[in-house]
Amino acid sequence: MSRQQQELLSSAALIAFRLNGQFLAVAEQLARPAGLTAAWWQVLGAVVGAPLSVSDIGRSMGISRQAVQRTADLLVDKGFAEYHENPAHRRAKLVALTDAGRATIAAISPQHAHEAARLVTAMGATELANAIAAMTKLSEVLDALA
Amino acid sequence: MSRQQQELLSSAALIAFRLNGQFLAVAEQLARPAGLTAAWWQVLGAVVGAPLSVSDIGRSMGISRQAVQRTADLLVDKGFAEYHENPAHRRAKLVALTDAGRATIAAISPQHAHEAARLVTAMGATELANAIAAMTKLSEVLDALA
DNA sequence: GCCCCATTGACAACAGATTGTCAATATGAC
DNA sequence: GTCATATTGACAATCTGTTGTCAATGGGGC
Repeated sequence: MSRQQQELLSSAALIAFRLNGQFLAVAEQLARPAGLTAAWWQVLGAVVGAPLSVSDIGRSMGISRQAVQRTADLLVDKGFAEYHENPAHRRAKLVALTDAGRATIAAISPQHAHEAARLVTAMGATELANAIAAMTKLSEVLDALA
Repeated sequence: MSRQQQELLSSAALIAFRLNGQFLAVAEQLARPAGLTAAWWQVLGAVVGAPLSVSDIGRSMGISRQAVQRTADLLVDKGFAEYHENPAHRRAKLVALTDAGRATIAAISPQHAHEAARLVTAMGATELANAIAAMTKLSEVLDALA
């Protein structure tokens, strides 16, 4: 019994690691022509809707604020983003897109749409949505266990 | 339409990244008391059944052979694994568990079983198995698209 | 108003993974 | 058998993420 449960946990972890690598590769391939890396795109994408602090971005993506901080500093350095004053917190400046950043995100969009269409065609929109729901549920359960 | 498809791809990628981090944290926590890291445990676990070459391990886990190589060298250095001659290929030595490696894997087993039981209890064996199946399907589709 | 505590940014050390390159070693076509 | 090709290990550079520590900031209990 516990042997089978161990296998479930191990299988889930291994397939999660593999999916991570695969999506990373897809993102890398989409972002590169625009001069971004996958990590840069991810952080820029997080502030498309509204500026967020570095810590907010980290929390929303489940990664450490330090990792986001380094990427954000690079993005500001490259001109894709800029820090805005945060009325709610003097230290926690807000990461906001520059026009260049917005244009870069927009430049990726066609290929992003194309790749998304390929995935949906190959897997089916419903099955893909179900997979995302299952993964989200799993993530929530793991969060509750931690 | 393509906007929604883009959202599907982005959501799938983001939740995959998050699951990666969560399972990594679980593995890290399980492996640490035994003196292993998550990556070491993963490589050791890959050769529990039979010795494999570094490249084989990389392929089976979907990561680069160089990453496995460094971990394998460390494992051999620490005494958890050893290189065996490979009759089929003089350069591609086989990574095999030492007794110490086998004992270490065994030492993690109780906690591994306990954590697995917690996950199964919280999510349900069927739903977990379904999630794994959905993720596996997604991974296969991504593989076919690449 | 003051102090304790959590959050935040800055900095540093380190782990894990990738890419690229080169030489050594199979493998297969001929 | 020979040669082109693919696989493999070794080495190096780089990227992304982690943890840990410290000081600055903000918020809540008193």
